[in-house]
Parts: sequence; C-alpha cells; structure tokens
Amino acid sequence: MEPTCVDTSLNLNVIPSRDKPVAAVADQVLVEELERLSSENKRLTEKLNHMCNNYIALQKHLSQFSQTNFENELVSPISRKRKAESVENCFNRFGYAIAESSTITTEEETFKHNNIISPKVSKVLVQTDASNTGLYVKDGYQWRKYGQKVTRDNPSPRAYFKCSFAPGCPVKKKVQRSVEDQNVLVTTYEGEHNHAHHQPEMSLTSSNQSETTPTYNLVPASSSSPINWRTAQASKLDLVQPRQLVVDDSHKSSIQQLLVQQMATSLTRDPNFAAALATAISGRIIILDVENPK
DNA sequence: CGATTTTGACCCGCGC
DNA sequence: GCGCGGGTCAAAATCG
Repeated sequence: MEPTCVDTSLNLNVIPSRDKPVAAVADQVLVEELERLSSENKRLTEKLNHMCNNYIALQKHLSQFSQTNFENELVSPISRKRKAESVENCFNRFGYAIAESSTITTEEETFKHNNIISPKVSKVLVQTDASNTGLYVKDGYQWRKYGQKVTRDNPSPRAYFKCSFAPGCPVKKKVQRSVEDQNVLVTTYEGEHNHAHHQPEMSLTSSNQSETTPTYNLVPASSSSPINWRTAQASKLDLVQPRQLVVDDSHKSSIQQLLVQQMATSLTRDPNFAAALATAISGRIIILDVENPK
C-alpha cells in the first residue's frame, strides 16, 4: 500500500467575492470542509478496518506458527531458550508490532497441551526516544523494582518488577531494551492482576516520568524509524493485558465492525488525533499485505 | 520515616 | 558434578 498523507486540518480561509456576501461564502466553505472531513473520516474508517483485518490475519498466522512449532518440538525438543527465541523471531518475521503481545507462547502451549495452568505471558514493545535511558514503562499499574541483571545476549540490563498496587498480586514484568533497536523497550508481563486497573493511561515516560499525554506507539520490529501515534483516546486500548475476544465466525464481522466504528469515533473526537495521525501517516506506514506477502 | 531503588549475593535449572 | 546464566532476595542507599 502506498503511504498516504491525510489532510485533517480545517481550511476556513474565507475569500469574499463581489457577488456573494461573506456569510454565504463562509457557509459554503464550511459545508465543503465538512464534506471533505466526512469523506476523510470515511477513508480513515476504511483504513482502520483494513488494519484490523490485517491484525486478525496476523494473529491467525501466529497461532498457526506456534502450533506448528509445538508439533515440531514434540519430534525434536529444543531448549527453553530456543523456544523463546523462536517466538521472538516470529514477531520479527511479521514485521510490525502494534505494542506486540504474545497472547500465547510455545511454552504456554506446552503447558496447555499437558493440561497444566500456566501464568499468562504477554510481550509489549514500547518505543522510546534516544534520550530516554530509563527502563520505566508507565502502564497504569504500580511496580516495585526488585532486581536488575545484565544478560548474556543483550548488553543493556534487564529490570525485574513486581506489581505493588495490590498486596499479593502475582504479576511480574521484565523490561529490557531490544538488542536490535535500543529505542525499543521490550516488556514481558507474567501472570494476571488480581485487582482493577486503576489508572487508565498507558504511556511511556522517561525516568523523570514527567509526561502527561499518553503515548502509544506502533513499533515496526524491523524498522529503525517507527511511527508514533499520540492520542489520549487510545487509552481505551488495553495494551497491558491484551485480550482476545472469542467469537464465532457469524458474529466476527459485526463485532469487528462495531469495534472499528467505536475506535474511529473515539479517535476522531480527540482534537490531538488529527495532527498526530497526519504526522504518522505522512511519516511511514508499513502494512503487511497478508494475502500477497513480499 | 516509610517507600522505593540499587546492587551484590545467592539459588536453581539446564547443558555439557 | 560443574559451570553458566537467569531470576530472586535482602541489606544498604536514596528519595520524597
């Protein structure tokens, strides 16, 4: 798909002519602008729909890939580390990660096949700027750091956090900079919170934690110039505990449509969204065509 | 002064 | 059995 630049700004420059009074011209301009914005809105909704379809297709591919991996491992078992690596490579192969989450790992599948309940593991990639040297991802929960370690395969240290919001909450997370792109923080969540998500925002801040606007990032795993989407409305997307709606095919499309509409509506209501979206789209978008992969 | 972070020590599983 | 590496503990330091 060709990168598209969408002009979401309002052009209200009124140039009165001798024939038409200022008010009439202004009315006409407003109507034209409204029509243009509504068509842009429609186009954006379609794009969002397309991206959702791609995401679902990718998830399907990933689960198929994991399934194949598991079957292969039954024949020739590999080490725990190798398994983790294969999942990581799987992400990279798909090329883009929308705050990537592995809702299921090969290890987890192994447990499932053995009917053993394992803690939920999810992985989130968060874009940082180069000046940010901290390992803190503000995700709405309260974390207590309990360790830091330099690992063999990555020169940057890995930080270990426990959820300290509720006593006895079993959730842990590991945060480490990606070995491929130092601007990307790889956060691995383990377990599920036994309490409510009290802070609605999901933002990345530097160690001084001074940023107030939630920041969401699309992180192309293979790209060094990722796209930033900055919108407050996006806080409605729960990226911390990625969930999968399980629906049958007959309801899938209608639910999908509903979600797309809700997302589009809430996003377009946000005054910051237009500017952010224009910046993002005029930058670079990589959308994987699942039907015709290059 | 309590909460949080830092950091070296320790534990444990895995591979050889 | 030993060494390595990842994960955790806990005492000291720091912060608000």
